[in-house]
Amino acid sequence: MERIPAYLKVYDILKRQIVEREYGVGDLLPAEPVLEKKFKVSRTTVRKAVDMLSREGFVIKKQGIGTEILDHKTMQNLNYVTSISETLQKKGYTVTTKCLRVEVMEASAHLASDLRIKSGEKVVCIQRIKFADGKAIAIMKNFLVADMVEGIEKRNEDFNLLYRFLEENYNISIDAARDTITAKSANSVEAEMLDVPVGCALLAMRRIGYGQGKPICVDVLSIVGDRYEFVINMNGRDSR
Amino acid sequence: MERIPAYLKVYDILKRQIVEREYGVGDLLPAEPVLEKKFKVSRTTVRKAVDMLSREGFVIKKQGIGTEILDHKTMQNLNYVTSISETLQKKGYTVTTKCLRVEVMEASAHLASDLRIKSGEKVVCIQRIKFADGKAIAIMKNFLVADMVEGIEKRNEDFNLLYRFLEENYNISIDAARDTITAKSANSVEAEMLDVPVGCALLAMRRIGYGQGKPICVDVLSIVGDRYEFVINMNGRDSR
DNA sequence: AAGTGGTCTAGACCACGAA
DNA sequence: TCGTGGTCTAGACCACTTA
Repeated sequence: MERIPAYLKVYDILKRQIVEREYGVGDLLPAEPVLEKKFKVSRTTVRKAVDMLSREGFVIKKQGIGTEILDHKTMQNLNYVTSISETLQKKGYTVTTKCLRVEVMEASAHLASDLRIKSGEKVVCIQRIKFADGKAIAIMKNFLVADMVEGIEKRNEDFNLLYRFLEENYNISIDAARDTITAKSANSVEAEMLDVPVGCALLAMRRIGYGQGKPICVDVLSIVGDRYEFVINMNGRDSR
Repeated sequence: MERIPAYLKVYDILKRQIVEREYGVGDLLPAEPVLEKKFKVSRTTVRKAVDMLSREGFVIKKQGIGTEILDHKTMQNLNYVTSISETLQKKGYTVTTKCLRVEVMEASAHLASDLRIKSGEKVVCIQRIKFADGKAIAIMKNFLVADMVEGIEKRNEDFNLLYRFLEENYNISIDAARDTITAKSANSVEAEMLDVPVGCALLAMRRIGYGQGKPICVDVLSIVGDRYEFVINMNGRDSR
């Protein structure tokens, strides 16, 4: 028998009701005392469930008025860490990967600083090209601390979903990330690899991936501008 | 006398202690019962404060072990909604704005759909150029529903910080946003306005800003790639 | 077995908004 | 004034980790 906390049951039921439009946009959720009785739980439990919905943008709480249902279709998911491939897959593309090479090398100063290791320590570099429906989308280089992924360079894989591969094979999970995104023009090497003209506008992304507060990987991507776009959802205005 | 909730006091004190390194990275925060006595509050209050720290990436809670301090320098702020200008200011640049024009126009189909109004309804378009330390950084167009900002076109302002202007003058606050970012090459008009060569790589951003779950504005930006970069912080891996 | 965080209760009083 | 969400308490039991 699976043990499911009461607040999660309440959360799931309310969320389903909102998603399936059993409450209309702009309507008020039943008041907290009503939900207490309906679900036979305490106020604390109701509030925890509603707080979760609120943080995820399904409802907004208004003191003195009630809890209003928002239009979840426009304000879906917050910013969870996902890879480009996962994003493309969710959009319905067929994503394939060609792994060009996997090699062990010494970390440059910049890389070492981001990974918080010493300059010159061993890192594994995985270089790949990502395709969506057969068209080249991005050149990817992933740098991992060699100690954490021992033997990965001997695997003969395409690493189609690298994050999932790391979770399943090395019990490493990336639960936070910092992306830095800018634009640049394609040089001749990139142009050839991505099958675009030289000078074509590319998105250049550098991601530092963290697991439990420690840097795990650095990803460097060059993405074809007119074949991909980042969608970023933000919640809350910096108040402090 | 300002009324400050107990959980916020606890949160502020713990956060300051972590930021000022009174606890070292990797150390454990005092256990919940200890904090209860120290701050003379109930466990619920302690937990609310620690939960906030946890959501913001300052600590990680480990059942059976304790609450570990993370390195906040690497995982600073989450994704709060901020404008380009605010970001540049925080980096120490002197940000100036030249307002080219403010005009009332009819919404295109795409714009109307994003703002959830009818195609052809009146919108206000504010077009500006943003400079950092005197160098052109971005061309910005902001579209607002005309009804919400009556008379804004008659103001003779540069709207240096538009979001703050809206908060102070129209009591409109943008508390959530969806950004779509891609790359493109500068056309001749953009090149001249931004003082870059034609074909130069630009970041193209389209933002829909929301207040209380309803779309408030659409911002369209063209940003010089090598003069600006987006930094995006993400927390949590999409589990559902 | 002891200590940690995770869940939950029943009840209290406060602050805000509408009638 | 009344109903709403906001804050807070004291105490209980559970689940996980370490020793």
